[in-house]
Amino acid sequence: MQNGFFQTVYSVVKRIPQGKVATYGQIARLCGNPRAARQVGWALHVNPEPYVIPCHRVVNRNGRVSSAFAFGGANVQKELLTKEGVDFTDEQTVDIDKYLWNAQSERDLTETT
DNA sequence: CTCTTGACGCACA
DNA sequence: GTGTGCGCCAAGA
Repeated sequence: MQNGFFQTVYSVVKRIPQGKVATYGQIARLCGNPRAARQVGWALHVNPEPYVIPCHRVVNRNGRVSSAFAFGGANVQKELLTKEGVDFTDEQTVDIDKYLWNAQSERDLTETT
């Protein structure tokens, strides 16, 4: 893989299980740069492979969705998450406190052996 | 090369 | 809970 920080982000994002959401900070931390939450957003901004990368499962620390969603808009993101079983506490906010993806699950997925 | 902006996070008032 | 400031890293002008 491209020895790039973004590739790591994409890998993590694509491993987010359906019906759950992850935060930029969480992903940033998993990829090794807990301070690079902005780059996580940037990585999804360039979104090289829409729909391949479930960026709609990626929300900010408050569970607030993005207003510049690559798939079409925050509205689409809300629809997708709702279909996956994620409940919204507000028009643009998901119940991240309950649907937040557990990094430990990530280990189970990345656990090749 | 330098300055500004940005799908963020956290601290402080 | 909301508004403002600082930090981190990368890209665009």
